[in-house]
Amino acid sequence: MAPAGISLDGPVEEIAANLLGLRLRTDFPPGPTEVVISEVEAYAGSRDPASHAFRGETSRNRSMFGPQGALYVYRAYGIHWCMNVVTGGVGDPSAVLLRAGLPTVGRDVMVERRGRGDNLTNGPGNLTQALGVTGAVDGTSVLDGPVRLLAGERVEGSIVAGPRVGISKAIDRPWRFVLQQKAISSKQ
DNA sequence: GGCAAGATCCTCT
DNA sequence: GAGGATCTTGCCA
Repeated sequence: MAPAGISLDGPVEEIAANLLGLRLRTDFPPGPTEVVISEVEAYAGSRDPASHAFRGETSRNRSMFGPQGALYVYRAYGIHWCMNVVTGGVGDPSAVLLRAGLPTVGRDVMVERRGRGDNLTNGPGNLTQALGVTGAVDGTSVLDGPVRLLAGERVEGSIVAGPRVGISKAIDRPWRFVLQQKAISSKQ
């Protein structure tokens, strides 16, 4: 099961808030990268009209119906990759969209991947690009895969909930969670 | 087979 | 602040 400090059990919105402050590590060439998760959104699968899984399983969202801890990576607007952590387990396609992070390891690698030094991990598409995440890792586990959540010390901060962005359905649910830190500025 | 939608980002004005 | 870029998938005729 999940390592100590990483909980994927319970309501997806609760899990989403619990993911804030955890570290996410990738190890793709040209080097490892790591961020502290600072912004997420919860999607409650078949109970959430805004979720890709609301209308049932398709070839695109199949990973969402996979085991708990699986990565669901999809292409948005034909340009960007966005990644989710599946929380519900088989048959319950709840997932948490990782929207932003704070670079802690491999910042130079992120700059190289992004081709710029600002807005490195500010937004779902930017985050995946900086970490080297693509559809190639769709379906792999964040507990034991090339993209993984690290147990250990959690970065503390106050959690602010608000409405999700970029969606047209169920926009009233305050399932977007942002980690507000005093030590690290929101500006990179 | 064709059309429309989509959990975004960047550049230009 | 606003609009364009870009492409995969699902739905419908």
